Amino acid sequence: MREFLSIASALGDENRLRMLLALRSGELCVCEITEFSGLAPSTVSKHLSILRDAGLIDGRKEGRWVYYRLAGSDASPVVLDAIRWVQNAHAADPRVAQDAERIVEILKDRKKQCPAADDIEASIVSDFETVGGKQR
Amino acid sequence: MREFLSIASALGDENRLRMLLALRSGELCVCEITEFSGLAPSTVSKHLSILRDAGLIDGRKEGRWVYYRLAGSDASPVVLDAIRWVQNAHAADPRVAQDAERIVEILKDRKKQCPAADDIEASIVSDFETVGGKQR
DNA sequence: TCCTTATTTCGCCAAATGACGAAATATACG
DNA sequence: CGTATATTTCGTCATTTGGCGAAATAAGGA
Repeated sequence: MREFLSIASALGDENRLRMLLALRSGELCVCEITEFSGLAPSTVSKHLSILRDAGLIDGRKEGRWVYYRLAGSDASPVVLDAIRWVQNAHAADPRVAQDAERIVEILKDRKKQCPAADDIEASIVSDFETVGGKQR
Repeated sequence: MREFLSIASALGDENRLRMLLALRSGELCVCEITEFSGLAPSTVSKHLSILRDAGLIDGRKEGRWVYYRLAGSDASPVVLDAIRWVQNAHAADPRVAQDAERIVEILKDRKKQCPAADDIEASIVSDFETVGGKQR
């Protein structure tokens, strides 16, 4: 029940939910999530911490940069079911579609701030437009 | 997104979650939920209101008594998915199993307080032990 | 009609939460 | 080593939330 409650609580905040959905496009750097959300860096850090503690996202550090991604298939069933629920619930949400477009723009400016690799960018944009296609 | 957030928020409180799970045994009267939860009647009422506004439960009034039950199959897909998630996540939770036993005790005292019908009682206990059986 | 009972609404309070800026920590570079 | 940068942690503040008791509302019975 503890796990469930922390997940549900984590999902109950709009900014956190939008960050989580933004990660569908693939791994994002904190600086990108910060730009996307428009919140203060400290606030973003705290939100990401909540998502991470709930098991919904994983982080990895590369130098000064921290990248976060959605929990993988090794996550608990409760987490995987939650992510599935989030995605299904927002399959046709115009706000989320709008957010998705904004992520594309932010990713175009990659390498201006964090050292994301070229192949990661190509992979992310490619995967993302596939998902986007399904939405439209 | 509004709908999703209200559901997730509703599910993020332990007392509300336990009330929701208690309704798996079938329709319950507010007086029974109040007894089960151990909270003040006004608090119970507020929690139930949140669950109802999120679409997770439906209520019906019969004289002085109000009965609540889990949302039915006419509920939105987001709600149905959420209820499925709740149930799957707690399939093997000892605390929830304990709660389930307590509900049985409370239902045995039915008719001491609210005018639930005999056939409803038989149906509820019967359904509930079936569910309980799957848990054990 | 008055009294009782069940539930909801309201008002208050303490705790929790989301937002921000400042400070701390970690990493990279000249 | 000093400076710059990215992120996290801490402290503060305003708002929200969960809990309670009192008041209000609705229904039933004598």
